[in-house]
Amino acid sequence: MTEKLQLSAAERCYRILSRKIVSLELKPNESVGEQALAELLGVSRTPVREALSRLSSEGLVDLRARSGGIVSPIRPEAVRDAQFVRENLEVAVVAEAANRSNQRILLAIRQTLEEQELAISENNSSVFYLADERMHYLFCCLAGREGVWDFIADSKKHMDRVRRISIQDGHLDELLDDHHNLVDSVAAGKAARAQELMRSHLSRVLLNIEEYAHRFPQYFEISDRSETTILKTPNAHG
Amino acid sequence: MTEKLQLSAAERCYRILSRKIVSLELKPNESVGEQALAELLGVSRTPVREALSRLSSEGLVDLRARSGGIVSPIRPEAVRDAQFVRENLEVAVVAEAANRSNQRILLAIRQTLEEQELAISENNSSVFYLADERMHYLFCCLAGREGVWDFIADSKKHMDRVRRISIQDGHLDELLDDHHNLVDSVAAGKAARAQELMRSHLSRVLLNIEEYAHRFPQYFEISDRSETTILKTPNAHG
DNA sequence: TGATGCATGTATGTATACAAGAATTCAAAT
DNA sequence: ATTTGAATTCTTGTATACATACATGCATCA
Repeated sequence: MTEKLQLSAAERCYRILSRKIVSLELKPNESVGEQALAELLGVSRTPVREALSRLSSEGLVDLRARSGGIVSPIRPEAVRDAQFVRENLEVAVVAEAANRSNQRILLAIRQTLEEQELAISENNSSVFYLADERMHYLFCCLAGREGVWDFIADSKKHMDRVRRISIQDGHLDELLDDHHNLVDSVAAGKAARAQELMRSHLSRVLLNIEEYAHRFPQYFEISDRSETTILKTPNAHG
Repeated sequence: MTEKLQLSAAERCYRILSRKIVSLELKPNESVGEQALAELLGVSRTPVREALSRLSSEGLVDLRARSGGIVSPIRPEAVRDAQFVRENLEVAVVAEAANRSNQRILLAIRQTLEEQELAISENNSSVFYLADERMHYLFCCLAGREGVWDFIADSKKHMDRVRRISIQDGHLDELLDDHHNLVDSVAAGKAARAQELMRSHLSRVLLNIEEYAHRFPQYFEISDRSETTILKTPNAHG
């Protein structure tokens, strides 16, 4: 009954900023100042600061001491690591999920598939995104590893922006196809097949990252001026 | 060149408190107040608050609104999930590590083994703990997945207190034995064997958790009822 | 003309003041 | 004596003030 009706301003700031960042509303490399955000969100600097601190510890914001912060640029390296984490966790989860059978959860999963189809027909990537996320969460529940989802969600944050670009790119039908096969394998108890499908499914994000890095360089590299290819110093003399 | 010579008070607070918690210096269920910690650490409430906020988001501290916080009790459920995460990540990492060969890193790994032996001979569990952690980190480096360590470290936090109890319990020699076999397998490029060893090695923590939960109930359950008749009203209606 | 150093401005980092809610305690009544 | 309730006290949550460090721009010098 007594739900958390009013959550703290700091928590609100965190959620709003987190959503704005992963949805690319706040673009990578965009500077984020405490004062400006405070005015934007209608609170003082204190809760904003708390939110930025948490975002920084998650790698979504880069704070430089006394110099202000920027929305973290997407780093292919970090995405690659997060991908590794998520892939191995979800592959392990789906294997356990396939070895269980809970009709209620399976039904809920199939409902998310319907939501995804509807989202595609309406060309609404946001709805698809939410249903997708819920489906992956339900796999954890089915596996009896609900708590593992928190870790997956953490790693996902590093990839969500790439994923957002990917979904905007219109590969939704391919993803839905993956999902159908995946759910069928899990429901049929084919653990090995489900693992295989999950691995290839999650690899899709990474497959195209190079392409995206070229098409949206401003999200990946500091592109305040033209196309000065900076990159990392090649570590010349070993 | 320009290293971070002075890190912020908030960062200091976070590291100190984090260390105190995982080392059981701050015991589970112990209350943590901002004011008290601020005086203890010689700073104001602000940086302490920032640190507590981060610790809360990591699950090491439970904050209840306007009611103060406590060091999170060890929850077997959470430990089990973290165990699952760490196990799958490290097993995947060690497989890749076994398929690579970097003599410099392998040498560093063997050095940690020597440190561990020394720590055992001196019966210094803290030193053993540090060398152990470094060894696992070096496996990530060897696998070319250095960034994955951050995620493993996150999951580790949920288990480190159990691990600390376990190490105090004096199973160091068994752990070292695991480590030797593990390193040998990796060095020999036997990926499957290394995976097997890593999995059983990491399972040791969980194997004994029930025993520890019984031997140290105050760390696992709210057992502040030493002599006072407080706690939640038993809801015992007639 | 270009570079260096100083001054000023701006944003962060920390401390403190203030408000609101929760827990404890004390008192009174049954 | 137990229970209930109100008040007090302690704690957190937020705002604001102040100090410090970095950045930018201008002036001066080579």
